Amino acid sequence: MRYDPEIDCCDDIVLHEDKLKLVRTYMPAEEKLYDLAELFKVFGDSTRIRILFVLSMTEMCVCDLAEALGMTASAISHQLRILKQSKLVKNRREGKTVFYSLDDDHVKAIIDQGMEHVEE
Amino acid sequence: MRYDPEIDCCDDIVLHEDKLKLVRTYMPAEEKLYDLAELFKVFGDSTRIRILFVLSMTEMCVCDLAEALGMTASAISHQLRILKQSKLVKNRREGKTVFYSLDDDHVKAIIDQGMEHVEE
DNA sequence: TAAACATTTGAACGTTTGTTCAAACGTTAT
DNA sequence: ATAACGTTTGAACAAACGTTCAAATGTTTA
Repeated sequence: MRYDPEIDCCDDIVLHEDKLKLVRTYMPAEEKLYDLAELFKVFGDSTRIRILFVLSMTEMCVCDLAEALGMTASAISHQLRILKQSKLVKNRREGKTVFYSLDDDHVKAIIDQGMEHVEE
Repeated sequence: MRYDPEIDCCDDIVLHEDKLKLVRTYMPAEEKLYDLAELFKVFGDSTRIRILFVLSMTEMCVCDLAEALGMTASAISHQLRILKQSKLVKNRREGKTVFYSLDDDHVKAIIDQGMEHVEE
């Protein structure tokens, strides 16, 4: 009988088959897990995390964010665009100045959850 | 008087100074925010998220994980190493086989928190 | 001891990512 | 209209990343 990795993976067919069936049954849609990874990817950069943390305290304009984080306004603006596309921040214009703030409370909740794990 | 971006950022000195002071006072240590970003970075890849999701249902060996996710055992093993370094998974050996599982309940809590945001 | 299997490892490769720089845009004041 | 300021944008570049492939390691069975 020919070796077929689709069926005979890990030698012992019977033992592991139930686990694979469990996973195939309850695994969320591929696309949903992709979106989830994309969300975490946005949090996975220290510039963006710092921006989000600042905005969890107060709304702030690009220039002050740059000042607070010791970076150029351009670099901050690029990251704010990513955060906005991901619906993590929103903005409002007041004259020349654009103020950014967190889009909703969920954002801080995600940060706090991660912080709990880091602070152990 | 010379222009000094350290002081005169955003023109209106008085208006924004209080916000910068607030941030400087309550901002967590640089290193802590870096660690937080590193944590989220690990969740920010769809292969790793899928591995974590599988392991949230049942412990599983490398070969079955590869089968379940349609990837090579090598690719899975590389990602498991990253997950282990980040203390998100642990493993135990049983003969030739190595079984991986989530390191603690915190991991699933972080995933669930993110999932809530995605499922809106 | 040799063969078979599960897993790990390291180098290589193409891809993605974050910052920089220069230029453009939008708004306000002169 | 022009100048000044805050912000945005696009191209370019180096650094970081994920998968592949081949080879090595560890374990069990013949």
